[in-house]
Amino acid sequence: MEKKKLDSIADINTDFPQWYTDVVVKSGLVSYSGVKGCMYIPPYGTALWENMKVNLDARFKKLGVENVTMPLLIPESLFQKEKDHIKGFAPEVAWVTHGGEEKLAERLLIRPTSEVLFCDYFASHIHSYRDLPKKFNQWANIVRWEKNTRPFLRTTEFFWQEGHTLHETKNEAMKMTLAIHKLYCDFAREVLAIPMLAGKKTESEKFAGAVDTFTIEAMMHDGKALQAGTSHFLGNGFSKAFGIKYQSRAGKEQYPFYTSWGASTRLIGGIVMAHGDENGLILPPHVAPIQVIIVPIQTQKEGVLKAAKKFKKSIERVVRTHMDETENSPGWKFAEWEMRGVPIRIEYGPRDIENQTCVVVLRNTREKISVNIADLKKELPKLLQRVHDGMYERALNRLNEMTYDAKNMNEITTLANTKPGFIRAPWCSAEGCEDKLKSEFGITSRCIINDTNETKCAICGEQSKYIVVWARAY
RNA sequence: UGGGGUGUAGCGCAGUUUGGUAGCGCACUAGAUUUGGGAUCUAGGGGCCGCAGGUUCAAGUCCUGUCACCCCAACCA
Repeated sequence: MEKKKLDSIADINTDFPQWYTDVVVKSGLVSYSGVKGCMYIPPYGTALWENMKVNLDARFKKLGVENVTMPLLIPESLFQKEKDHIKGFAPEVAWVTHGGEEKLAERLLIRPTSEVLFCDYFASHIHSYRDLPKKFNQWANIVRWEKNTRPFLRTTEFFWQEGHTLHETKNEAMKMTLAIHKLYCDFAREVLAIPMLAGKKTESEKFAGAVDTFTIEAMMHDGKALQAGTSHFLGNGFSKAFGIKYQSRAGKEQYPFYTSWGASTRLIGGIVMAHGDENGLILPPHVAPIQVIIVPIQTQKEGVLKAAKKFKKSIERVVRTHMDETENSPGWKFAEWEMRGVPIRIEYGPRDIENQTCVVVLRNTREKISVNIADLKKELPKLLQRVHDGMYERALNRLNEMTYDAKNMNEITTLANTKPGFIRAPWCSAEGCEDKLKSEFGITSRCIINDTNETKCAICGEQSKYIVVWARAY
């Protein structure tokens, strides 16, 4: 029986990339479309994203953010205005050159991100300090022409939210940038059960056009890093480039300070790779489309379905639940819903009718618990939280156990060659040192977590400036 | 952009070496027996063999071209 399970999805420990592809497709999170890097996202995947959206959106709104909708197409001339920005994105934009049969006078690009659109809008709508701060966000799809794609992790078209805010002072803008950075961290921990490594990007890794980029990085099952959300402090460069000016309290003409920040459907890939096991997905209870799957047993027996429907109705108010009434065997259903990552399963059959109980099985530990039907409504939310906590703990233990310290090149070499995971090491801030690790081991700086000048750069031996976490990344 | 691989039923594949009626498993449909860890039997339905040329009496199979997708590197959320 164990063998059969392994037939349907690749072994997580010997072929992780294949396991990932198997699981995201077979669980119904995604389906390949005819265009490379573009995904069909079926109901299960869409429901998961919707649950994530609702939660994130509420958190943004608490910070005073308003949702807006911006166009899909950007005129080339508008895109050209900010030099660093265009340089960063030019290689991966998709161009619209024709309208019907007619060639356009000016090419249009499909947004790879919307800074320039927000700037263009702000330029004609911001006049006074009274118009600030402006805190906008949009839920949108964008296109980046990637060479190599994988569902959710790197796709040509992807879905995300992008926040764009304007502030009077540098200080206030930086506060916003950091508030969002913390928000992403909290969301990952409280909702996705993923512990994050949080910090600042180095010069070479930051967003095109940004002064500072703050990131959250998650450790995947294989020890590789996944950048899961970024918050950028953009200074007032964009304001100047796009002519966003306002009259200050003192009556002077000023350029506001800008932040932008985004988190995407890549988070779904992160959930899959942070929590999954040999049986498939394990979805975080707070966002799982189905939190409790009910598997009735011996459905032909008098009363089983009827009684199951009755208690289903009573728990529907507290959990997202579904009963699998298909004609598949119970064993098939157990395996199927486990593969799809449902956090809790309820088994219910003739045996349970007599005792007024049911068997509750936790997805992450496979622990089986007998629960009185009358207590279900009270117990399920607690058990869901227990699953969440267990998932977080497992991920945190991995993050801690697979993060290593290195003081010099010898130690880095040994770790990079033998230990998957993160390497924490002092760095002098020279780009050459980053390049060296990248070309020799394929590892990049994920983020700066601390300042330090009391030690030596682990790569070149010069005076160190920062403690940096290094890793292979998705 | 380099390196490797694959296109045959909804999915996974065999068949291609040596040209000769289009196959298997899963899924699907109908019926029966089943049901606490991926049930069994019987009977069915489903194909422009990625696409375009060519060779041949005859092409899934040989030749030429082309397109697409997957994996691994380099770029990115």
